Amino acid sequence: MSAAERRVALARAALTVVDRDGVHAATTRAIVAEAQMPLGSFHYAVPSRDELLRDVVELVVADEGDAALAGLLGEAVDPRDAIRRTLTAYLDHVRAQPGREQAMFELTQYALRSPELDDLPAEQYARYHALAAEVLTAAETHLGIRWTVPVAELARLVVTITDGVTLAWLADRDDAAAERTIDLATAALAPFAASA
Amino acid sequence: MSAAERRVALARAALTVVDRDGVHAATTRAIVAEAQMPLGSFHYAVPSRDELLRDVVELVVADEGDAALAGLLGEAVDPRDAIRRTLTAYLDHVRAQPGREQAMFELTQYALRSPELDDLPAEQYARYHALAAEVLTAAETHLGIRWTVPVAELARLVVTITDGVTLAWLADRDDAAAERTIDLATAALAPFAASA
DNA sequence: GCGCGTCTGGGACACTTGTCCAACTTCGGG
DNA sequence: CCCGAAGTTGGACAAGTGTCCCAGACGCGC
Repeated sequence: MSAAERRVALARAALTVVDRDGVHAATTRAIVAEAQMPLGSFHYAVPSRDELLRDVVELVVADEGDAALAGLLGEAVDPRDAIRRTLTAYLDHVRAQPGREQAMFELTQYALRSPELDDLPAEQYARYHALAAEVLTAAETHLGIRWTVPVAELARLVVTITDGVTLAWLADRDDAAAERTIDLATAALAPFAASA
Repeated sequence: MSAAERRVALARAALTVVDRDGVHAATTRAIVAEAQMPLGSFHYAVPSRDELLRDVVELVVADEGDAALAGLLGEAVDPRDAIRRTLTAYLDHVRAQPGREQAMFELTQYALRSPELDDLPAEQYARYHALAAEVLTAAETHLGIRWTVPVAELARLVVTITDGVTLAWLADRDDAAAERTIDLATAALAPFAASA
């Protein structure tokens, strides 16, 4: 097994640990235990723990992107329906993997505090915003509408809402309240769609 | 100095440390150093570190409440203006004390991972939602309007938006983008206000 | 003055952490 | 066959952690 293979295996194991027990529990020993490797392998495959966490963040962002794009089901023709379905699909994703979603936030904030990783969050959110913009643009052609405000700005608002909904749900696990918030957000966003 | 006084002093010192260096840096030694106490005083004043963090969370929530209510300036008569002013006031608060705001998120997520504190976040967010509802209701009488959707639901959406805006700004520190998001959110929320 | 409960604080304990190292195995090309 | 590079691994280290303890100081009612 090459050093490069070990590195990606360790990153995956680290994500599993962070998902299950949080960032503060992702010690080198916990990670190698999850990957079923001896401790010595760690610093042979990766220079430092922070370096590995950088890989983990990129792993999370990639996964998040897949989930977001997968939620785009073209069943709805009504823009209102499309918005609600997409937001609900995201909420379902959060409820299915709460640890993963929390890990995302923990990693972002850990990175912000670490001098060697504090450039990551900006990149991470740029990726999210670009992703949301992509989905919104796809929705334009797909639904035969156009957004009456710049897609980039709307994308940021959408990410704002998904982040906020996720945070509140993680805190109180109130499914019904989260769904009502999504309904309300849908009603608030729908007016930005005009028929092309 | 009584044990109770020591405890609140330690909570304040802990918040200072979390604000400056993050939750993971808030060790017992760092906290007593900030409070200028000997290490032995710590476990005389408070049973455990987690117990103190519980105090810190309540401290943060209280501070947050003061900030939210302080932002409610009755200059605007237009509901649209009132919404934008309030959201902008919150953003200003975040920009003035970014560490404090990040500490809030870090504490919430730390609490979620800790078996002895995992009841805190629900309470914390219930307080936020109640606070937002309070502000919204005050706005009704103050502006002579009424909200066309239940205040409790609108309150949750408002907290969702402030949380989301804060997270994104902490990540990329893009002032202009955050303000555009607030403008857009204002446009999205304004239609929920009807003249009473 | 005295005794006792409250407070003080320095030191220690057991444990975990990230990182490193030196010895060991494996294996492909000359 | 052999040798050197790549891979492997158990153990060690220094630093840092939460928590505890005990000898002492203080202050106040009797």
